[in-house]
Amino acid sequence: MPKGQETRDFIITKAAPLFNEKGYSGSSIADVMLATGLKKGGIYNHFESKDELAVAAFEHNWGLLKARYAQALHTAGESPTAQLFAAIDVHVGFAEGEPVVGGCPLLNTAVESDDGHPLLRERVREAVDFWRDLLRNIVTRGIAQGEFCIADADEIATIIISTLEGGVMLSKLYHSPDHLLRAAAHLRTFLNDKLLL
Amino acid sequence: MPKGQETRDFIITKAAPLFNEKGYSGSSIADVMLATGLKKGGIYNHFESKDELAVAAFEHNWGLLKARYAQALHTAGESPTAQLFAAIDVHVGFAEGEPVVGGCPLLNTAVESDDGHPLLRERVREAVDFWRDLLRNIVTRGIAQGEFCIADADEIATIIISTLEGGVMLSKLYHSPDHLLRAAAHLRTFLNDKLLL
Amino acid sequence: MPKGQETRDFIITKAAPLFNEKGYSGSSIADVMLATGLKKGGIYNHFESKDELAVAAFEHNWGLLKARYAQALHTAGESPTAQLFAAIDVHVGFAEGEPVVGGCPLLNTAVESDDGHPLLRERVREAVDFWRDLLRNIVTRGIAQGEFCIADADEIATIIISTLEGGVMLSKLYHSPDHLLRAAAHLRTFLNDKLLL
Amino acid sequence: MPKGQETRDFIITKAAPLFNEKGYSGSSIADVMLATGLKKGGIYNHFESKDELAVAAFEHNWGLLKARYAQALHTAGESPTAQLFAAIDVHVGFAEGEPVVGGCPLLNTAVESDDGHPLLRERVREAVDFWRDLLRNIVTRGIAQGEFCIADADEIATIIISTLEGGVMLSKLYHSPDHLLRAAAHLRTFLNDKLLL
DNA sequence: GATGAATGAGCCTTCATTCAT
DNA sequence: GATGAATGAAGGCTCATTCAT
Repeated sequence: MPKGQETRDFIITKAAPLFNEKGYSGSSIADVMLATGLKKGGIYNHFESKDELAVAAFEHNWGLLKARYAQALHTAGESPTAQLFAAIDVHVGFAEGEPVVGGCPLLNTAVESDDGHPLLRERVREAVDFWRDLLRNIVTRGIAQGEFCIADADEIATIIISTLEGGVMLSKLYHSPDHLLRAAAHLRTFLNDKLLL
Repeated sequence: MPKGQETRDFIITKAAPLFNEKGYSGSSIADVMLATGLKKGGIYNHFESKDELAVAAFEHNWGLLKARYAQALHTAGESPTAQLFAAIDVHVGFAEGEPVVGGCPLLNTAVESDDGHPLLRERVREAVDFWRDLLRNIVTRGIAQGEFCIADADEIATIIISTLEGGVMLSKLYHSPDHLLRAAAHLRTFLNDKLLL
Repeated sequence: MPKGQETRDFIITKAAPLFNEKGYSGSSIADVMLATGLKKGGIYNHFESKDELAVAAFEHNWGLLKARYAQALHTAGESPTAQLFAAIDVHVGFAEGEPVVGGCPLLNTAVESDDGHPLLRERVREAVDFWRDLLRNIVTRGIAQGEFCIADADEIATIIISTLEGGVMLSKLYHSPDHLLRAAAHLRTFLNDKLLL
Repeated sequence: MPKGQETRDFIITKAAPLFNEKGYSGSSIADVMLATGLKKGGIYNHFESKDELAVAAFEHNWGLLKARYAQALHTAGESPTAQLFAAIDVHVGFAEGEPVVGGCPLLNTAVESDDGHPLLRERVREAVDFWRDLLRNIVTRGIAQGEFCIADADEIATIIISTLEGGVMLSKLYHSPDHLLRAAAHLRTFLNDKLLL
């Protein structure tokens, strides 16, 4: 791997949690300089603009989350039930700063970008689309395999995502994992009652 | 008669949706100047700092939401069941920019402030505390009056708030009320199944 | 005395030490508001501009100093020797914040105004002219009355003023009366040796 | 080669007389922009704050003065008497804008900073300490070498500094070197009479 | 005579960005 | 590929001043 790519990745690695914690408007290139030890020119060598860096940082954070999902699904094995529960557990990590400090990048970036940053908003949308697809597919497969009863997979995805993200918001606000844990527990009960056969 | 108070209120009225849409860091005093037609000094005559204005704007938005809750509860009458459903319906309005454009100020402000703006965060916390109290009280009263079965009122509040706020996030992200409507529908079913006798 | 004049005097009384301590550029109308409890309009009712107020404040401080001189000379009686020594003693008071906090207004205002505030500079010059006159007159009278030997009265005045003002500067800088006391002692010895018969 | 250092020095060179003439409060970054031809950012690339620039400017002015002292002492040779008289002569230059326009930076900065700018005040104090040391050392050496009679060296330093600085104030106020020249002449006579054997 | 409200210019400082080296 | 130096615009805030009430 060429040196340039390495530096670029290094910058992203440092900028990603920063943007996740302080937001796009709240983070400055000076913050990134501090976090990386690089000078302005060094950063602009790898990114054309703060926007490009912000997008890359978001993609990095989202990549970390996606990796957790992949790993969770893999560990869960073939069972849609196990997979669905594993997927929920991944999100609970945000209460402990995992896999990235500052809470869920989807929530953070969605809330900041939905009224004025189309570029970032588009990326968040793609990420949430991916997440919804992932959940929908598990549900659809669960139904097909006779593990789940008939249900609207998209609706289930909405419910899971809504409940988890709202739970993240509360847990971050109160600096306590309790709310997120309750939200996850609620989801498990809900799925047990309404989806599992 | 107090012209000063009128101007102060006028500024707040204009700044409140602005801050709700663009966030604290994303909004500048220049934006407020544009929105109000006042000059910098005219604004600083009424607010000591951007912080003070931001807090006032948040309180204004939260006041609008609180008023909706009061009205909804009043319209719902005495029944805890009716009140709980009415409370949920209030939040659905955010999908249509009601009672303030830019989505739920609690969600927006919580997400922006939880990693670095203690002043605002404190205010959001107080507001969410109020909301949780309101929901808890309805649940507690429902149990006492024999309308609800035994349940952890605080847990119910967490579930309702999480689901709604996550739904607002999704609906804002997709510019569509669907997700929020689904989240609300889910809550109604959940409450019917698990809380109502 | 009309109410207006009273208020004007009150403002001056409060502004005078403020300007003496913080200087013309370093003091703001807001400072004067704070010191007086009046609002902007209340101050501008009595002074057309900050300049006018600054001049009035300087004149007030200078008036306090002049009064000390008058009193000292009066107490000293007719003897030019006693008068000269009394005049020196007056200035020593500045080490203790007397008759105005912030040091000698002549020194302060001269140093700030000599490179850019002609209005104030003119006033300081008049004040120092007065002081020089006072000293010269004592010397001249002392010579005429045979108490002093022949000397250049203007030169004597320059030496006294220079030494005292430099002493004030040092004592203010070191927050200690020592330097000013030494300067005054030096002047007394000098006069005893060189002027007194 | 270090362009940055050059620019920094250039800024200081231009800002130093400006601050000496108009004072810290009386000088603005805009003034420095005008004096240097640089833009705001260009200045802030080299100084973290106006304070830092002000301190640098003071140190520059003080450096010029110190250099004059060094040169004067060197030219004067070994004799304490010659050195003492040379040191006095250095200060007389301020009447002609030498080595820096705007008068003595020690006097100017002391008078402005003693009631509210601790950072600058500290620097002035160090500078005056240096000057006092220099004078004290000459006196002490003069006594040791039998050129001077027994005397309190610190007292002599106070008298010399007070008289010169007061003289500078008067000469600046009257835009005439006369007062400072008289003050210096007085010092020479005083030293001849009281110190020299 | 005093206030409160408004202004326009200015304050110090930071912003994202560019580019010669 | 990284730096250091520069910029123009914008940041939040304070200034002295005016004037209707």
